[in-house]
Amino acid sequence: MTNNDLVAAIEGQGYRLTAPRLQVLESIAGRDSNFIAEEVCADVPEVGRATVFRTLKLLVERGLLCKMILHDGSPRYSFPLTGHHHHLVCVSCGAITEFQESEIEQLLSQLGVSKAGTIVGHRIEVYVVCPTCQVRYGGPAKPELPISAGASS
Amino acid sequence: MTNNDLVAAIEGQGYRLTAPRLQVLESIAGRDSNFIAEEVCADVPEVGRATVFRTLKLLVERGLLCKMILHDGSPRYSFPLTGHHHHLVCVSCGAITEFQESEIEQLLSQLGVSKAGTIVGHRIEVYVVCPTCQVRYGGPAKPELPISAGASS
DNA sequence: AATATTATTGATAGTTAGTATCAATTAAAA
DNA sequence: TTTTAATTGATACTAACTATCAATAATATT
Repeated sequence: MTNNDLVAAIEGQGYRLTAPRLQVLESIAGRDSNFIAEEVCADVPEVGRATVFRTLKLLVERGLLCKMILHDGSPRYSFPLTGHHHHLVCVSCGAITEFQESEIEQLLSQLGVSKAGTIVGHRIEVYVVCPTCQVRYGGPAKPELPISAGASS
Repeated sequence: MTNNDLVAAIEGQGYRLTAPRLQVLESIAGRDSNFIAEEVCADVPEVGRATVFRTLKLLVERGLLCKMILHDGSPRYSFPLTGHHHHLVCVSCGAITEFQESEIEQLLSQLGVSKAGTIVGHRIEVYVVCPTCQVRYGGPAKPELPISAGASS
């Protein structure tokens, strides 16, 4: 994700390309995926905290940035490489991989039609131990508790 | 979910069935799904805040309670009606429906095998406008922004 | 260009949903 | 009845924001 892409997403949409916004864009452009808002705040201390959060939110709404939720519930920002997608997040090292599964989308659409009303969004995150971490710890991961066991989403 | 079920989940697992825990269990038993921890804290003020959170966490880990994440990121607790399942949450009234889609699980398993390592968990939430709310607002919902547009999970 | 309008900012304080610490207190085991 | 181990709760702290609102800056209108 280049700075230009980010700038383009804000310009000409009724939004103003202000100096503080530019500073936030410059701070996040070229960043690795998996960053947190706090890092951006620290990187541009001259920009108000609220503005940093507001700008990140704006980018998420515009589809220029995505906000994932890790297994412990904490948020991470990443740049979408592809269009609509979901995330595979390594619970050990945090590495993020994207995936797309049109079949899943189709299944969900059917679900909406059949009983639940109109689907307005969804969230799918898959938590993994990535190949690198498997090697590091010698063999497949065995979490103490089955993370999606019994119930829960 | 009855109190007895909750008690059974704690007893005989190496956990102690203490008075504070029982108070929390009594407070949540019979509650509607979609409650928040703060409500439980308010309901049993004589139990320490930390203990309330610890007990809820314990129940979630034991599969007796599930913790969902609404579209705005805020958490809600609900009782699982079935085994492993996912949630349909109405973004208008908060009503929760469960669904099970073994096909989705299968697709995710394949994904893990193919490239991402070992899947240790996943989170799937589907946000809808339920039939009741559709009627209330006259016609199918049209969110201002497509909630899962372009990118993001 | 001058003025009016509207968007944006940032300092501050507040909120939500927790977690860390740790001495005091149980409950269960020996 | 000790001993051991689990649990508690008061307190303080953290993370990730959001609300408020006067001041400022950008854009539109005349």
